[in-house]
Amino acid sequence: MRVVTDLLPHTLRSDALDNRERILDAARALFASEGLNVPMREIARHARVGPATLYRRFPTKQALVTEAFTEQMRACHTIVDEGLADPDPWRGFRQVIERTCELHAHNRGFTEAFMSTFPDAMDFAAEREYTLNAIAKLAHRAKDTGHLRPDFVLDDLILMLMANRGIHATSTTVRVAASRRFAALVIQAFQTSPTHAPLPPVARLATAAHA
Amino acid sequence: MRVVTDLLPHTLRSDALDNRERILDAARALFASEGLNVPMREIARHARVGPATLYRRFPTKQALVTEAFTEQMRACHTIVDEGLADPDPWRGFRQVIERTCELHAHNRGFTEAFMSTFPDAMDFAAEREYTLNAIAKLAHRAKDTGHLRPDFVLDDLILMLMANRGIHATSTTVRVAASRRFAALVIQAFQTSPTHAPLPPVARLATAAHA
DNA sequence: ACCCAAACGGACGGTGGCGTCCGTTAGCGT
DNA sequence: ACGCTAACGGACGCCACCGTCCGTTTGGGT
Repeated sequence: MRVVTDLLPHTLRSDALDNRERILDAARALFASEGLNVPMREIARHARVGPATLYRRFPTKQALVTEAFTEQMRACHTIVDEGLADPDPWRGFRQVIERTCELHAHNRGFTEAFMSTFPDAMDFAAEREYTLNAIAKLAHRAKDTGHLRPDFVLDDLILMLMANRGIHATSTTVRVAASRRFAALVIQAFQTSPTHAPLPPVARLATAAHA
Repeated sequence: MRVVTDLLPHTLRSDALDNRERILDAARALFASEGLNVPMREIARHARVGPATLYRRFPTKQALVTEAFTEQMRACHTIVDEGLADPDPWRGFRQVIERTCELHAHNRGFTEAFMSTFPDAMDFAAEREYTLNAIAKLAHRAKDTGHLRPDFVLDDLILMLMANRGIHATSTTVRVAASRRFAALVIQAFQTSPTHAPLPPVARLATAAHA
């Protein structure tokens, strides 16, 4: 029995390739502004493509989402890497928060994709893991400088990300502005303070981040 | 022409009244655990009632939601009143935040109903207004004590509420725990601090709180 | 220039939620 | 005990979205 991949050509015809790009563009635009719940057909329409073509290129919405957001995943990657590279860990930490919040505020759909394990078994799991590990390391260093409160845990960051996605607004600009202020407040909360009363116990969200 | 209300009997038959209660119970339970997006028929099924009966009592989902959440609205009311009554405004303010977060964490649907103007023209608008005004007054007093940061604005509280609703979790207990910790962090952020860097400009969310 | 497989998209059947109609049941006043 | 009518709920038609089939078009190799 021949395997399926044997039957599929490894190079797309020019028109097919063109359509693929248009589909991805449409998907990115719609995911960003409307979230992941846009109907597949809506994406197809925006891409000036029939439904069948869309399904031919991306058999499942998963596949489309994954492909559409690789760029943003890379951006996430870059953000934490740069934060990690900063000689001042506390400043790096703050910037990671600020830039991550902004990234998510710009992209409604990306947040959904990143936060939830999605339907299930999102392909971002590995990336997500890498990112969180990097942040954990950064947080450790930031604690050593005495700027990050000692009782901070990684789940607090997830908590913050979940909270950030709760910020809806009609226009992107408003949402981004709100997100920026939110990030500033969060940083304030994470900062070591002479008056920090003990925090309530952590809730283990790391794996329970369902949508 | 006789008005509709003339034709409707002002007293329900006993079985009708019974069904009405069962519908409300089912609605409250489902709204709390699943959010407002539960299908009407699902509510009907849980109430052991035909769809027609549900629609007869509550012609629109709006009506059902409004009726189902009057209790919680009263709770909200009580929370801010008690906060306002506290001789220590800052403690009152903190408790309003804590208790509000907890209330919302317990009730997925209530948050949606309260935050968004919903489809449009939710009947809670008036209550919402009252609540926000009360909190504004409380915040003013808390600032006077020097505990609440001077650059706090009411939109920050809305921001916090929106953020709180972003906290999803499979189980209620986890969500409540997370929400509690979140509230504590938020209070930390709102507290006057020797190190408070100026916050980014506010985003006017008050009216743009769409779902 | 020709051909054929890759690629296309309109059209189809299936599912699930919606709101309403109407024939049947049963509360309650006499 | 009876009858009238409020109240019931199964069943209907509607619409949106889903994923696939299949007859037609077209890129690109010979």
